[in-house]
Amino acid sequence: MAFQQEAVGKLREELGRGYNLSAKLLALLNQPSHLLDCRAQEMAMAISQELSQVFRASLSMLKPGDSSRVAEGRATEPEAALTEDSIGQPTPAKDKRISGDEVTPPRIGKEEEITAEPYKDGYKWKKYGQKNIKNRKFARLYFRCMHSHERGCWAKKQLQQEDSSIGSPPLYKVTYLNDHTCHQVFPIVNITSANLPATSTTTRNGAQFAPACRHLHDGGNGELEDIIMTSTFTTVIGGAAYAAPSSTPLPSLPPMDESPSDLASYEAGGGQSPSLLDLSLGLDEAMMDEMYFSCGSPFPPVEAPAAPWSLSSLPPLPPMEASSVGPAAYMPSRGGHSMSLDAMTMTEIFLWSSPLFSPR
DNA sequence: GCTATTTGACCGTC
DNA sequence: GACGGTCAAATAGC
Repeated sequence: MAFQQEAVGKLREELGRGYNLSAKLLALLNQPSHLLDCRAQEMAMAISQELSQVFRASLSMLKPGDSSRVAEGRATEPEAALTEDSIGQPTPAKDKRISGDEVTPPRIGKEEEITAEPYKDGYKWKKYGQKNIKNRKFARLYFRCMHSHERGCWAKKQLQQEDSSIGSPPLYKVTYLNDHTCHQVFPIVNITSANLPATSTTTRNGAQFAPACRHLHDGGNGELEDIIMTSTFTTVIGGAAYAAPSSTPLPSLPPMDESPSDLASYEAGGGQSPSLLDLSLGLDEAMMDEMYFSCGSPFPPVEAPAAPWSLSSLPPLPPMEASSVGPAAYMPSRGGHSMSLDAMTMTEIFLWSSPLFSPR
């Protein structure tokens, strides 16, 4: 029990970091468009990238069976290692054959699946080896991410055709090692209700997605899981349960400049619970209670300063204590230069600015 | 000529 | 020493 509390504490810490970053990003994006020069855009991208790392690290902490990583503190994903409080810390180098500045990250995030289409996972892979395995009819193929060198992405994949799959269709056991760290900046795309499709699909993670997202994924970018990740954590941070049942079409998102009342009506229309956290993370009841207590509304709304401004001039953020203010207090209020950070705002921000949705 | 793939050799682990 | 994973030179394809 104390272990779980510690785990939740670590998760809160990570989410709090994301909260602070979101405030900076929000302030940046709140500038008049003519003030958004290249430097500001680069800054926004940098913040956005770090936010994506926060979310990934947080998600990895929430993966069932990975509680040990939670207890150890920040997830040990390579991309999570490049955070401000980890700079300067030694990076484990296990592979002695790699010399110079290159190091090998710890083996993490091993994931297996059986599929008939092992090459359609949304990423570009480069084959670097093939090996005949004892007692196997088919050779095992070894792939690494196409961007392993230029972007230092350590994602790998092993492909093993099942012995029992002789004939049609052949089945392959795909083993993924390490997470992709090769996300890059994506051209700004405003995803609105107009291009959200009416039906959903299921990923290998079991989460529900819409085809409009899937086409991005199948296009070789792997954004699909990023989108659901973003949705999940905007839900957590915003304190609103923004998730539709698997059989329910995705509702329309209100436009950026529309009244926030649309969100309330949307939620009243059945889009509330169970949240994605409930559906996909498999946390036990006590953990979920703790999560909702901690994350349901732990963060007061973020107020962006009026432009012009600089990151260093941002006002200090309020303390991250559990607030008695309910989710209703996080409804959007977008008048003038001040607006609240709510789930919808976060979703909109990340849908068009996050490097999570970038081609590789 | 450039890039991607193949494949034998090498290395670490058990 | 067997085995699995990786490297890197050779080869193929464009």
